[in-house]
Amino acid sequence: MNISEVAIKAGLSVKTVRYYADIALVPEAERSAAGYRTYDEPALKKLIFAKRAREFGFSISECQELLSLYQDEERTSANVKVIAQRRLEEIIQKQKELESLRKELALLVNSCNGDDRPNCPIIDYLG
Amino acid sequence: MNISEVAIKAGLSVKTVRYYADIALVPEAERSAAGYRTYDEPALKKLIFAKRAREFGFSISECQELLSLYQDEERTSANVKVIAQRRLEEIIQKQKELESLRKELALLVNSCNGDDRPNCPIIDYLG
DNA sequence: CTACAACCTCCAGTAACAAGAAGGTCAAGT
DNA sequence: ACTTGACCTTCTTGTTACTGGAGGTTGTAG
Repeated sequence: MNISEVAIKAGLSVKTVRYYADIALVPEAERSAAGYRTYDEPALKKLIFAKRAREFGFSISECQELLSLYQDEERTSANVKVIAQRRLEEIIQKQKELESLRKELALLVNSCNGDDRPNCPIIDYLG
Repeated sequence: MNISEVAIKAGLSVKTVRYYADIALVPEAERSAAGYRTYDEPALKKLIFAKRAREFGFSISECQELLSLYQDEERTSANVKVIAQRRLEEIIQKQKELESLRKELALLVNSCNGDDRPNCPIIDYLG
């Protein structure tokens, strides 16, 4: 597979695929005689893995950890769980923040007339 | 007021106060003979306004819009409401995303033994 | 008079890419 | 043979909203 094919299959852009090798998130691809990157199934799988992990919001360095656990036959599920648990708690924390923001902003928005007069509880609240 | 005093009162860092003037989010402060920034109450109020708006997650450019509406006696509450409504919908959208992530990740975490064996549903899912 | 804190400016770096330019090579179809 | 499009490298710049550091000046307390 060439880079554009693997990019499509992994759901990444060509730029991102190159970038992930540059920062050593995934190993450098093999090269054809002409210097083209060539990918096999295991290389594709690592890209897909990285993509999915990123979608969960894991940082690049967490993805690195997860990828090395993925490839480590001697890994323990405890190690994996710690990372995932940490991310889960971040998500929950973020949800709490957003929920309190949403409530507050919704109150303001609902109490604003949205007409052509200058009087506005949103501005009043912020000022 | 010098910069550190205004920064404390606004709940911002000194760096951030300078930054907000650099990017023209707030007007440049007056200067003392020695070149020190000096702040009066209206300047402080603008910084506080910016701080609160940022806490709601408004971008810098949205804060700019809001600040100019804040200072505009001829504003209409409709203009303000549009911006706030847009932000509210972003928050709700983000909440949906996080909730589906949370559900998915929670399932995986809960089904992971977290022991010393390599078998792991989290890794399986990502790979 | 001498510390030392607080101020100043300017430059660099962060996360995770995206975009584009310059300058070139390679593969496939007509 | 020629054109088109995909690929290559390296470099630079931009994004968001700051934060940190270097190196230099000023204000104040003892």
